[in-house]
Amino acid sequence: MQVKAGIIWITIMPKVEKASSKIQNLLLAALPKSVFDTIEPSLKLVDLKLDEVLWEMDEQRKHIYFPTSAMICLLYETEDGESIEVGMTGRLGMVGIVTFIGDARMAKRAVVMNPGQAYVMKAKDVEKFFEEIPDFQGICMLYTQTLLAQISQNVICNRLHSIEQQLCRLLLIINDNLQTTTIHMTHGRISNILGVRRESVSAAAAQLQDEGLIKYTRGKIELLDRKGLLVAACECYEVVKDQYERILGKYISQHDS
Amino acid sequence: MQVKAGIIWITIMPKVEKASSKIQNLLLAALPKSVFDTIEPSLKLVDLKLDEVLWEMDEQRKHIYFPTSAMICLLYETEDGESIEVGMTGRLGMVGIVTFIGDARMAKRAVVMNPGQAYVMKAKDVEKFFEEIPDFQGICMLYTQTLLAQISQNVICNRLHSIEQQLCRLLLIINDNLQTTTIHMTHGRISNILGVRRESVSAAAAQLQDEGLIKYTRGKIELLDRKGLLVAACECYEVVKDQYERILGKYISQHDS
DNA sequence: AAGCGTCTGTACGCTATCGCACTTTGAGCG
DNA sequence: CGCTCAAAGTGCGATAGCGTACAGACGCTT
Repeated sequence: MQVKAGIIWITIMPKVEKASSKIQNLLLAALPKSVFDTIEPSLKLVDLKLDEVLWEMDEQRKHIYFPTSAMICLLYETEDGESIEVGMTGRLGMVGIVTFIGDARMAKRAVVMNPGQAYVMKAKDVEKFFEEIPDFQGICMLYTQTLLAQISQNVICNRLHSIEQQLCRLLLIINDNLQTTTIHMTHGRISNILGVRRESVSAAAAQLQDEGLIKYTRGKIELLDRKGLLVAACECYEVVKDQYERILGKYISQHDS
Repeated sequence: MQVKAGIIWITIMPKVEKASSKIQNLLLAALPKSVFDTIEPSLKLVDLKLDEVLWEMDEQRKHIYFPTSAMICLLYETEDGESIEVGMTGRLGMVGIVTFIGDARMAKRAVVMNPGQAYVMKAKDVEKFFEEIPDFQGICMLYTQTLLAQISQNVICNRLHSIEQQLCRLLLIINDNLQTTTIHMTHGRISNILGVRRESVSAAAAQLQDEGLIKYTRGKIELLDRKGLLVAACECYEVVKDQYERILGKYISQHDS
């Protein structure tokens, strides 16, 4: 059975045999096994270090990344050096969509916010598979839509929600991508992501700790009460998650997500 | 000569004969005349009224729009009814990219913020041309990249810049799309777009009027000093504009832009 | 065990923006 | 010509977040 995704007919369905669930990146795992086997030789698992820059602003993209255990942050910068996260992704997504949707350059940087591993694919291979394998193209395009939804929601979130709400949301997103309740990240680092002062993050974190939702020491945050965090977070978390699941959920087996 | 745009080879170049410059939508005008002639029968010029909703949230898209004199605002809404613009477009762009990049649904509304005309194309035709005409696909994808840049910049802008700066930016964008220095819009309407109080917009507008940059009466804003507005606006305006011109500029004749 | 650098806590004044309430103004219409 | 209602002006207290400065605490290194 074929499913319509935009103009792209893709044949991936929940019942179809999937790429091994050992493939920790959900987009890759969502590909039918035969497709994954085809692209597999072009994938290389690499280690990404904290603060490693996958690309600088306006640089021509040479690779796309499918994180497995790493998390990557898309940062926009202002003229006076402030930078803010506009989107982030880990095992639920991919990095480098402008490689196939546009001219492969964009005014932002992709920075590793949590060290780990990712599958890398060369831009040349991306182009080839994109043309030849509709399933691959389909998953990439659907992910693009979820990214668009994520960034759009960030516009609202930055305008309307408190730092505490945004912090909760951030922790939940990281939790989803890393699948661990221990997050190694300092308040200062978080403040760079949210685009606020370090002290504001400390204050919000202290509040959450008082409420028993998290516990933290120097650069290490322990999530104690996920449900409580969901309540304390703004709706943005759920909105983006729901969109993701509506768009990509049917291609991703339940036990993986 | 062919130009590489992402993975898509498109043959549109500045010297190639363009669709008539009477086509007031720049994306359509950027298409080679032969391509425009092909899709022209599928385009219908319609009037769009103020506050007309092109689609509601999560509704399946039936059409895409290429505005000529209308301006359309992409609105995200919160649970408690607040709505904020995440992107906007007029003769420089198109509305409805999710029709071809995803499953044609998205959690936002497209609302006419300035009455006028637009070319409409049925989703079915969009799909057909998207598959059959690489030039059409290319322009659509490149515009998608500029939209992504615009929305991303809005994330920063909402976090870092003052209401006055954002107001200037908004006026400049509208000016670009409408090609008139008279903007029919009340403070209240602007406040809904920026996601702030009406009083805050009034205060910022009064400030700009004192500085001699604009002049306004009930629901009518006159731009007096475009250069002054550029200085008073945040960098976001120029950043997005530069991206647009870098990505799409070479397909659009100078005298049109 | 001491030292040092990084991370976190605290404090204080400042500003932008909010929320609300109320007034004034002006354009269009009968 | 005056009425009416929406648009814009004004005022004021509340508050979230900023900028800055400094102090304390933890953990790694030597």
